[in-house]
Amino acid sequence: MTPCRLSWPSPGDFSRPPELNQADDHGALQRPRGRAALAEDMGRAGHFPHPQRGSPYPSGRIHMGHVRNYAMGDVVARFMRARGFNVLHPMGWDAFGMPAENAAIANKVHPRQWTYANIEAMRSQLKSMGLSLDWTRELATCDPGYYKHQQKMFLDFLRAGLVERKQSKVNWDPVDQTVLANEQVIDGRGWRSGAPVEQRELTQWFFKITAFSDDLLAALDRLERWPEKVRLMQQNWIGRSEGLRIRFALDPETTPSREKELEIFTTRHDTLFGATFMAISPEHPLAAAAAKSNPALKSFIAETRRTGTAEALIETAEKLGFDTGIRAIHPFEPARKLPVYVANFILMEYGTGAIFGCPAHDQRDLDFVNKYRLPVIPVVCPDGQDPAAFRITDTAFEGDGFMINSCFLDGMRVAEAKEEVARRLERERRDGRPVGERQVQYRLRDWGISRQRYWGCPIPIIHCETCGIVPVPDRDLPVKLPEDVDFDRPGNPLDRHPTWKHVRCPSCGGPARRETDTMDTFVDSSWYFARFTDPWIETAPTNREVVDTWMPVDQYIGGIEHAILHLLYSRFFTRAMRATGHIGLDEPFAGLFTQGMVVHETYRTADGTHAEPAEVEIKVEGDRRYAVLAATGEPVEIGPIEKMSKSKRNTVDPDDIMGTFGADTARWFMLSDSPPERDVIWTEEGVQGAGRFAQRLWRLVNDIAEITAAEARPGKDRQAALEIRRDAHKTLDKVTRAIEDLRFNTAVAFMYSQANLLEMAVRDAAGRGGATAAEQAALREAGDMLVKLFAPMMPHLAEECWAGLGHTSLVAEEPWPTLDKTLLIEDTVTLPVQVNGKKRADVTVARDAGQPDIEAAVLELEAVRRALAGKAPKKVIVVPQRIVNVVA
RNA sequence: GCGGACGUGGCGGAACCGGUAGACGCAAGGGACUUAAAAUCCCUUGGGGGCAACCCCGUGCGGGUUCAACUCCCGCCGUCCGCACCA
Repeated sequence: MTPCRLSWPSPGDFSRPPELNQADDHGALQRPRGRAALAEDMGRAGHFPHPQRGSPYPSGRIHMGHVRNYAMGDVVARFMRARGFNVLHPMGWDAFGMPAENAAIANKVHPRQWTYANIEAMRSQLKSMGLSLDWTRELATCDPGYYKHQQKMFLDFLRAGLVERKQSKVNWDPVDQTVLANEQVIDGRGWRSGAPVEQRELTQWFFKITAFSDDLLAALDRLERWPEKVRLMQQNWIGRSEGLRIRFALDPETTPSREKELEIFTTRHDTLFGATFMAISPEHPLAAAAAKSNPALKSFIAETRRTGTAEALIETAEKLGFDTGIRAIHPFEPARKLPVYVANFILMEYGTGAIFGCPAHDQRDLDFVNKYRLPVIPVVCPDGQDPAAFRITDTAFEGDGFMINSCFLDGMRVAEAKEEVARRLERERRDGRPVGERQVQYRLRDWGISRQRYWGCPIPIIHCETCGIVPVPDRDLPVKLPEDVDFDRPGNPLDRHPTWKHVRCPSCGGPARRETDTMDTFVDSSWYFARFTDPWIETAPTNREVVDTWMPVDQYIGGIEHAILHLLYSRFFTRAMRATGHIGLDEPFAGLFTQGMVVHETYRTADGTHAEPAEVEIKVEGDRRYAVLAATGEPVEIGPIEKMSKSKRNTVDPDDIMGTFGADTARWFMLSDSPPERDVIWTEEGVQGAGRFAQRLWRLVNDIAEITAAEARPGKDRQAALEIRRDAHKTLDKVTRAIEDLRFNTAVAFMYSQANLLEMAVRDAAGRGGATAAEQAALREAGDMLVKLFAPMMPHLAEECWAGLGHTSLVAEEPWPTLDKTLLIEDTVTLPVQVNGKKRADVTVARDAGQPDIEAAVLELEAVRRALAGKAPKKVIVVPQRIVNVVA
């Protein structure tokens, strides 16, 4: 492909910049390499930057969040390429999911049609950004050519024991007769029907992510290029805790039929003597047994199912309990009988679904106890407190201390008491088993992947009445989604399809039916990075030689909202792929960066509706800033700055922005204003400023081209030329390090400064009647360098500038400039001088001046003498190359 | 509720490992150019005091450590994100 170059304006006309971004397929800007390059790629050092939305959901239009994400990824890609790395920079589509089905229901459009139309639209939008992507690797997860491999891996995982079926809860809409996602449950009701949601148990497919709990946790320490906060969030999510399982005997007189004991899990066995009640989950078998003869309890349990399945809702709901009448016997004090409650905040998924409650040392237990008027026994006394006077009323004491009211534990520290309780209960046996057993418990639950929806990857399983669960043979993959489906009725179209699910059993040939659940779309996005390394191979999910060469992804860039689920699932999936021979490593992402969102002001009209930024005109009068509707002049209230969203109507359309300002300006602004990990506020003024700077660069480059092409002014003074070179190399050094650390906003600031300096240098030389030969050489070097520095961020403008400086190559293919370190070293150094920690003066000394020389020079300073008022300083602290502090 | 972050001028932010707080940009004000406007260029711009030199205060709030704190420690307040079927 030949580079498409835009015309340089006629000589002398430098008032207008070139029309930017007309050429979408700048040859070297977008880098298709294709399958033929696979062998070549493997022989070279690889760098694999990957936008986390490297497979965005094809919603129809890109939004500014995409622009920011891809701009960052592209800077890294271009920067690394310039530094000699072979870069894999792919793009694809995470194309399954609910919005396609919603569109199908709302607009009678087939999900496939809707999705592919969106992909077309978004691809062309992305291309106008000038991203250096390898489009030959493009993939869509809804393509049978992709999900075929996913089905294969599902079966491999099944054979490896990493898949299982078990019961789990879903949100059930009793009117629509359908399963709802958490986001479809609003205030406990189905979003479409408005009917109160119920929890329902379904048998579903799970990936056994808990098989890797320990490793997923331990390996976090080795992910050195991940943000600490993400590692911490994952650590807490996995939630390893060491505790004790304790079997409480139940008082037979209070207990239904065969139930003899209640097993609980605790991490606070030191507080066992402080236990005043037991609590079990509404789904606990004991709760069900007790409810059989207790209608009130039965309806209480039914009521708890109304909350839906979202943990945030369960946890924030009012804490409710119901006394079952059952009494548990305290393991150390058989005379003490503890009431067993069913409580709506005990999760069956964690531990044994049962706890003992120690209100004095757990806030939630205390709140519960205060509500149901149960006793509180403090058993841990804070250090320095008088145990006799220590009372707990509204605030539980959760810290360390010494044991009280605890029989043989009294006086011990918390840790000692835990150990003693564990030791005693381990020794004590009942029915041939120890009463207490130490256990490592994880909060992490297995990954339920079943979805009762059409637009997802079919789970390749056949249910046979005689053979049971039969995997679809590899030769029959992919199990394709049927095309002829209707969305007229709620529920899963696969389930009610007239023919699709009826098949012969591959094992016995008898009548059987297909699994109608499809996979969670998180599965699709848990391995696309691996597929990108060889998306052409048809016989296997990955080409081992290729995938092991490229992986892991060097730099993954995405939003913090993915900190846990997507990233943890991908880490699991990679391990599972390794266990089944599809990849040779555990960790998919060596470097992770979490970017902030793009936010914007909101505008509210008098009638309470939101107005779009494009409809609003901002006016400024002195200090007062206000908004009106552009069409009518009607005043508009400027609301809070919020994440761009359709509902708040505070979005700006990347197409509009790029059409008005050009892609380079949009990219530059996205990178310039805020640190990349923080939210960036989209403002019209900000993007205009970025546009002005693009124009300034253009003029500057033209001025440099002009002054260096003119005849050199005779002269021997090399100082000016040296200064130009020093500034250029200092900037190179700073920008390089900033981009290495992904501090794009500071890289931008350094380039602004350098442009200021270069403009001044050009003007100074012009004022002297032209540049000397030495200055011309220095300006040429500095000009080339500046263009190379901003090229990763504004690729189109950079190509034009590069050509304008007389080069015939493409700057996108040029190496990064080489730093001359000798230019960074100055002969003298200026140190700030403080008196008692406050800056009073500067002192300039030789770079290698010794401490006594610096001290002497500092004490001579007028400001220092004034501050000391004739007295001798107490101390003079000299931090070499940094600062001097005089302590008066 | 649990977990995680963030808080610096009028605004976005900078400050490497505890060492000059406010780089750079935006906005605003003043000036130059222009018949005029736009564009461009120059100057000013944290608050207070002073003719000036210069001084005092200042990084959400309250304490602490240090020669020195935006940075470290303790306690608050506020905002945002995640919570397993949104992607």
